[in-house]
Amino acid sequence: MKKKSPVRPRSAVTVSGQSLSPAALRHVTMADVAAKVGVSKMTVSRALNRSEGSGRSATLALHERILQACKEMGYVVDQTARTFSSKRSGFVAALIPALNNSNFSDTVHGLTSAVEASGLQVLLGYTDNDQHTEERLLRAMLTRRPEGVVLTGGSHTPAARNLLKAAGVPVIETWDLVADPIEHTVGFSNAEAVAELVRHLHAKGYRRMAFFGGVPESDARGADRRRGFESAMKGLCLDASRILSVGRAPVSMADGAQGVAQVMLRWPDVQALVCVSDHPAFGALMECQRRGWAVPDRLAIAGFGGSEVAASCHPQISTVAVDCVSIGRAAGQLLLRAIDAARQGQRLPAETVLAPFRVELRGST
Amino acid sequence: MKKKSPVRPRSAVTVSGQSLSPAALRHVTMADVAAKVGVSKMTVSRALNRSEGSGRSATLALHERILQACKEMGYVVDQTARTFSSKRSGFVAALIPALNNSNFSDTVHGLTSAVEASGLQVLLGYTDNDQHTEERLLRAMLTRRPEGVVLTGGSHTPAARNLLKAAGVPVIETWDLVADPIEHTVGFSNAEAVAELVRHLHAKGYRRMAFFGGVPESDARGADRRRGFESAMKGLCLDASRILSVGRAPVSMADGAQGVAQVMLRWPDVQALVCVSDHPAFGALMECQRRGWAVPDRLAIAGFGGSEVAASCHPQISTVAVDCVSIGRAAGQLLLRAIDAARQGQRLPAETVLAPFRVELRGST
DNA sequence: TTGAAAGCGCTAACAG
DNA sequence: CTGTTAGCGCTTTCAA
Repeated sequence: MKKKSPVRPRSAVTVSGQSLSPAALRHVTMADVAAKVGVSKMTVSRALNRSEGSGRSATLALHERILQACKEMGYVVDQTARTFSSKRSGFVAALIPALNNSNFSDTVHGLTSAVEASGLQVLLGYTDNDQHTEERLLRAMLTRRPEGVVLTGGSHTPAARNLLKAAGVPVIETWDLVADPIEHTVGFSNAEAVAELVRHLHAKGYRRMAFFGGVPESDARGADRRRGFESAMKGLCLDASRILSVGRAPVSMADGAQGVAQVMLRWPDVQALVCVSDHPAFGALMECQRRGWAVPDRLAIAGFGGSEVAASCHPQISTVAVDCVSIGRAAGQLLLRAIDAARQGQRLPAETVLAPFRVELRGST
Repeated sequence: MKKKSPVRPRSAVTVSGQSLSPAALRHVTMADVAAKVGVSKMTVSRALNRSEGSGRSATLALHERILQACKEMGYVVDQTARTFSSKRSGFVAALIPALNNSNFSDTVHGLTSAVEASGLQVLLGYTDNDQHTEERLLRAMLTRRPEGVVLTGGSHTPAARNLLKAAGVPVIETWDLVADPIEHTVGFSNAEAVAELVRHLHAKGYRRMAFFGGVPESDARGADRRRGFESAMKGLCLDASRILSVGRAPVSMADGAQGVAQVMLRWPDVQALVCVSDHPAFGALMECQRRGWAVPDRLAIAGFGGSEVAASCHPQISTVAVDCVSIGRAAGQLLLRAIDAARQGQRLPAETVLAPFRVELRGST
């Protein structure tokens, strides 16, 4: 039976007094702190993990000394070791289509703010609107054993669904009301939102309307919105066939500029153009200004998302405002409850949280 | 001396055939795979980590069988355990001011694309333009033992600098040419870029120019740009005092709209407005359209960043185009070399990589 | 090329 | 409240 010495041997390669390898240099460990203070590792561990109000003043003083020593020695807990030992990674994995889309990054903000108080870190990935990239990322993230997963939308490869099932952690799909959810959902009906927008436009007198978006195969959410356009138009006994699909998601401002030109060419009498999101709506608006088509008199334009640019441009663009941050926050709160349940060996029944949206009619219509 | 049985006992709590705790359910481990194939854990480990071209066909066949078994059993390596054992987290920490700023998220794209081939994952955090948030995040991220750190800009708390020093991993500051860099730098002189823009405007005949940005204390990068404006104006023997600072970074479109109104009020004869970034420049442009101030005839407007909106609006906004993606890519490549050196116990001498920028004069000037 | 043993830094579980 | 013991799942090291 061998005995470990309380202090690990240090073995940094040293040449003429200079450490060759600061990167490989051992970090200060809990054992070092324990040795210095003259207690066991466990006492240090407890001092670090102790929540606020505690009992005896002698204990408090000791914990104070320990924390002081940690600071002096530059000790930083090794979350890897902690994870390994406790089976809690402290990670929440989140996947969004793109970083530079403020809708989704706002959702990440909401998610982060909701979970950080519980000491959870968000491990973020972006899929570039591609299911296979999503699957690849998911595979990579799951090796980090996240305690929960937040996805955007409901379109995933079968393999991705299997991975999630096998991971056995709570899963939340956001932004869409998924038909066949993996587990929990926080979102709204994109179809219904566009339908409501169309009905508002109808009430304002618009009749000949067109829809512009990306090709449906590349963008499930955009396809939902398009369906909403179609069903609302049909419901109003209007021509629902004026639909132009160009390019892959995310549909850009430049796409919108091109799109409006094509729409006007194909359907010269169109009165209103509903765009799949604010970016192409803005591009369309600018193209109209370039060509001297008065907005909204010659053509009305509407977008989706409630982005900054839609509110800042002139005229302001009518849109469907979505509270992106609250989607993330709601997902975070739901996830916290699910993780809490999981830690106690329970499983939270699947929930669906409805996120609000609001049609905002502005100068462009 | 005790012997471990090769197969761990499973201990999921089970009630009437239903696992109560799928989240707590043990994952398939390497030992399980090894037992199934009838080899040792090490052989499985080697099969998983083996790079392409290998020797004997018998070995290759065995490795094939092992990989097959992994797939069948749904085995996923536990990166936590791997990190713990190998001292390589496979993480690169990256901190940017905000997610929803396409400049910085593009840089993250570049960084990710550069490092992912080496199996490194980017652990991303956003600081909300706040040094203390940065320090807090850094502290949290360092518990994950990243193999390298990429920061935005050169303004950090002293404590943050100490943390980085103590971490002993390569550090890269991006976007700015930092005066006193922590280690490596990938960026450009924001001051020089704005100065060049000003000189271009001067060549076009503009003389009475103003600068609009956030308050300098909240935004080191903006302050650099402002300095560039001042020095260029002085160099051209022009009045460099027309500077309006409003609000904290990030300066918004709405700030720009307000700003241009104030500028026109204070200096009614101003000919050109240089904005700290494209967002306020766009807001200013729209405000001018709202008020009927012709751009560029009554007032010319320029931005900074080369964003999509500056190129899509009408008139297009003159700007300083920055190749944000290549900043990230260059940082990633540099980091790979530094990490490689660190793994071999070496330390890469501090490097500075200059990122290119280009003044783009467009319709707004 | 393969296997056996040891241990990374921490926390769970139990004993004092 | 504190300490001791025993791993977590993998890779490193060394021996076969």
